[in-house]
Amino acid sequence: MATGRTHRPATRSRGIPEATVARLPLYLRALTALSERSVPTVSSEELAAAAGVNSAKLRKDFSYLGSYGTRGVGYDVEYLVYQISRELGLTQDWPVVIVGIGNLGAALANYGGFASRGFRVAALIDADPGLTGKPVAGIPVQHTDELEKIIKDNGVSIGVIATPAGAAQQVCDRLVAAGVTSILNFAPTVLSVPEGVDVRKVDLSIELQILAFHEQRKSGEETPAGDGAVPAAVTPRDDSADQGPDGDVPAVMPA
Amino acid sequence: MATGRTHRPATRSRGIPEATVARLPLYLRALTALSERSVPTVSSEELAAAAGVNSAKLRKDFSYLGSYGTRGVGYDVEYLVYQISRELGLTQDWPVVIVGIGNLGAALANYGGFASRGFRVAALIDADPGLTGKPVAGIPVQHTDELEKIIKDNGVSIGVIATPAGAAQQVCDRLVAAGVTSILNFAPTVLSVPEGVDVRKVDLSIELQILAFHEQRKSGEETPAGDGAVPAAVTPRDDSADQGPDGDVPAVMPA
DNA sequence: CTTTGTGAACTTGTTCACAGCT
DNA sequence: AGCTGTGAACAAGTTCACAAAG
Repeated sequence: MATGRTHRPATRSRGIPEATVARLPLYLRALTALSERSVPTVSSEELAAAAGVNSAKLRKDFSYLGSYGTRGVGYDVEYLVYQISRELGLTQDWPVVIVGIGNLGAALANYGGFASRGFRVAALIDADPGLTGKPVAGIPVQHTDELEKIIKDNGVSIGVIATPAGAAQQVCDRLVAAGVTSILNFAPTVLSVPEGVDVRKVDLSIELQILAFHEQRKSGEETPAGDGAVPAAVTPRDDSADQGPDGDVPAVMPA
Repeated sequence: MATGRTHRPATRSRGIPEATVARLPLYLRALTALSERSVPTVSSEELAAAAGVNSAKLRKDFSYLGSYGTRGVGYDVEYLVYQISRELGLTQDWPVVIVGIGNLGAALANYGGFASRGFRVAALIDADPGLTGKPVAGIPVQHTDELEKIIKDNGVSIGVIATPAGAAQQVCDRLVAAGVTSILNFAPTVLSVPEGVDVRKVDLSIELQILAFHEQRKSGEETPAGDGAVPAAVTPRDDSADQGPDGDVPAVMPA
């Protein structure tokens, strides 16, 4: 169904690369820390170290924003904080709703980094009537029935989904229908959304699996089944006394 | 201390591309769902749709694992589940410790995706003596003093940090000193680790800021108002694409 | 026929290294 | 002198398009 080509809504305007956009918040955090210590200027080398990237990359990233540094000196901290904030759209207020107030939803509601960066928790929503009215992080939980009204009344355009996987798509559909155009999804599901709606996902189990992959590799170099010959030696190791989730072993491979 | 820089794990053993590794868990999830429905085979087109990627990319990804498909037919679901699991190292048991049992830590402890994929929560650790002994997700919280002993007794190599930002580096140092070599960091801090230790971070506020950036841009570009009919084109799209070598992904933080 | 597997073209991202400003 | 800003070289990732296999 990939009828449409890479119809990236993208950025043809000033075209800041996606990889750069993803690092701006990192720089912003480092700069904010410097700002709080009243450091007036910082060099690309110092700031890069604080943000955990290399200085050439940082300078290249900043070059997409404009020439905000001073040669021989460095960058003005306050000025750069402002420029990056503006670029990220953090100088305006973003009302956000969190749907699904379990442990994770509660953790998100309590997250301090929210308010401090232009994001405001406009409402907490959960399908459990038992939760309705109970305050979490000082905000009373509202019932899912109110979802559409809440979105519209507050002009919410960003929604956070922290529901179980089974409810995620349905919640997503309702959020989108009500006007939400950016979604942060914590449920382990691939969401389908209409064109124009942005979805980012945060998936704990995927992160762990990636770590496991690298961890496995640390314990010994292995030649991954070469090509050509059929790796009859699939050698299923049964060290795992643990029974897998779906626990099943391999079906034999085809021809 | 004197920890070296945090440069790339650099274990680029000329193997599977990092971008591919990051997608394997996604394929695995889709395949598991098919497996539960007893679907015997699947084409790259179908599986790609379920995983939210395009089929050429999926085939290329699988080609790094070997030739596990059958032309004209597709892939054997069970066989592929096994191969990917093995590649990711999920056929073995990974004991994990979670440090910092606030709302987020509790959410992680309760998260089903952990246990269901070869990951076993070996211990919950928190610095608050008031929490010690209290069960969370059926597991009694242990005090930070026991950290080193817990790591060693359980042979833990993966640690999850869900503490406040201020405590993260210290906890990280202790985990590493005790033998942990992979860390999933939820605290909004850049961690310094010695060479050979892998860190992935999940940062909620960074994800929100990236969404805000794109959201801000949407006001400018106007979608050519549909003609009459509602755009039924519910195209699944994927965008989150930021897999840095050091793992720069998203982000979340506790209270 | 159908669908995989893959070289080759293309796009995006990173690093180098140095010209040019202060 | 010191440090930014950036073209050019390099590397990684994605998509195309088609030959080969069943």
